[in-house]
Amino acid sequence: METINGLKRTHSCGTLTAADIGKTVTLFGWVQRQRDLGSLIFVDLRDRTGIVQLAFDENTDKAIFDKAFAVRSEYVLAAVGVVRERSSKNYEIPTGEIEIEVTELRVLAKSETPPFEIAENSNTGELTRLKYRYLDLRRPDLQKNIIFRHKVAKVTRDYFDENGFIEIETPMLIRSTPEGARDFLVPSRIHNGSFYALPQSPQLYKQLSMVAGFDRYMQIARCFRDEDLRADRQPEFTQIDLEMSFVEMEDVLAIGEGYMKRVFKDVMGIDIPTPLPRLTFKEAMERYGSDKPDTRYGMELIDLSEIVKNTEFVVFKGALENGGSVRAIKAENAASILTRKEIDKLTEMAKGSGAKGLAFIRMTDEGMSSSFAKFMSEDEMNGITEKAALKTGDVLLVIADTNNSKVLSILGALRQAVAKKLDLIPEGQYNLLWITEFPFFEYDEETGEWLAMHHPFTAPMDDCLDYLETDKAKVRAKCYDLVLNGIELSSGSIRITDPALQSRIFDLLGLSKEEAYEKFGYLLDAFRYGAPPHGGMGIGLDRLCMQMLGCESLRDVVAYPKVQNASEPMTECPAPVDNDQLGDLGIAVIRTEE
RNA sequence: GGCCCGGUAGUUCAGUUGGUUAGAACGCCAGCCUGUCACGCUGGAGGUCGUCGGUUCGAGCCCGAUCCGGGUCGCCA
Repeated sequence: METINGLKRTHSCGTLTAADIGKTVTLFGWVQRQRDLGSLIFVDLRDRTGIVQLAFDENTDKAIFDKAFAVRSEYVLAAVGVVRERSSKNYEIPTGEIEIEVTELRVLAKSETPPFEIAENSNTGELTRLKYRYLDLRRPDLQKNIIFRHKVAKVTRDYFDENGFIEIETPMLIRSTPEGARDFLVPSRIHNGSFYALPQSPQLYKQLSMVAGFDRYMQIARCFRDEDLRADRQPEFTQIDLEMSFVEMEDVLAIGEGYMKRVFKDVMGIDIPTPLPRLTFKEAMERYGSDKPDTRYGMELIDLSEIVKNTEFVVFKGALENGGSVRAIKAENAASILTRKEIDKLTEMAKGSGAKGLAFIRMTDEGMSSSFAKFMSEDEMNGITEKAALKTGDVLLVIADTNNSKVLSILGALRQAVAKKLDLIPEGQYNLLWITEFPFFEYDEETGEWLAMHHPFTAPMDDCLDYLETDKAKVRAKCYDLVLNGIELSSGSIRITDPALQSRIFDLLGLSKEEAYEKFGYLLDAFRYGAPPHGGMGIGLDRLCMQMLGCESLRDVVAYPKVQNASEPMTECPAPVDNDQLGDLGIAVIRTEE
């Protein structure tokens, strides 16, 4: 191996063009491939800007030629040489018109044969790639994603800076608030038996920063939640966190929209029309069966309750008599794809989401076939056909349940599954929308209690204040989500700053004064000293990048992600620690027997 | 924790009804080759068929358990 001593890079591999012909250049990079033609050797040298060809001729310089002969994939090279025109050009690649006639070659590092080829569009299994993530990250597609993410972060800081926001770092070691998601705990050495928690979000600190008078705060903040993973959920993730004083909901939405417009324009050159569309939570649920609807395709929910209200069909009848509903989605021209077998699969899926069953109508060339027509009157079937405007080739999927919100959410899930199956989702389209007027409370069927749907500092809407105590189901919150292509990108709210209202809310949530003080005393104290009206939001940076790039998984935009069991294959964490370390912390681990 | 899918060479995969020595491509190693760029040609090495157990004369294939990965439901105020 040789040293870099005395060499300075003059150019990057991928940026050289015919305009550089005749220049002497010094390049560093990795060997993509070596092609040995006998007395002629070509080496493709790669850095993060691209690839350039190095040329070696046995008859020009035997010593350098021999060195190039021994070069293997992923060796790290320094090459000094002259840019020259190729005698046979390759117009497939940006640097294909030129090559480097190498006059000095140094092997800065050798490489073992990598476990997979460093190439774009690798189809190597993800686990292998994650185990060697440093090699995976060498691949151009991942490099592109990580650099893209850097650009998003850069634009983010620029935008909020230009709009008067101050970036403040809030602590990573904070007090645990055992509500909502599970906290990651960090044991204290100095206070044995006591624990810090890693923040699920900087929520309380950013509100305190408003009390402190910073007026507009933002932070690209790492957040932690000890819950099970999904393709769009990692235990640690990055949030573009912001909070604004002296504002109402409209002001926060305006800043959020402005940000979206800016980031899409600056990073991708895409114009997002503003103002963004808005749906209330209720509308979103009734039309799409989801509070994060993908509006890139239609297939909106159809309410059949009115049409079948007098039916004798026990399933529909039972649902309607007990306060539920009968609703459907229509898959147009899908009869050939949604066969009985496919519908069986969808039925299983629906059952997985809590459905009791799935009724259907298929309009085939041979006429109508339906799982429930025999229980219905002709009028009722005609009514359904008319209401849903069923044509030949259409398939209607019907869900009935005594629980109306269950009907909606099951159909929402079906709508997505069917759209995917029928390939209805357009690529390269970015549908952003706000969901507003979320319910303030959520009814827990198991305990029969009303719980806060959001954190307890979320303000109720002004027109709901009169029936906070009397009609909880009707209370809506000053709460807003930003949805992009069916993914919840962002969530925010206007906060409660009136101490009287705050204690009223704690009462309603069954939090005694003592409990509330025990948990959030510092915030309540702070609010006694002049809290400006404020509100904010947190935008998922990982999810934003994932959507913008059209990736299937967060793992494609996170440099060092965790896998489904929340471990990291490369470093094999989490891992046990030795007893000395535990002793310092005053911790004993209980090992459960098999 | 539930459900679905997957695990065979370094990588991606094939492997018939359970039947001889488990194959291919790429990669790797060696040789030849002066314009390649997925170079070409010739030859070679490389396998605990995830693991354990069972059925069988015989298991990559069948059965059970288990581990690992992916997706999803629960969960994610």
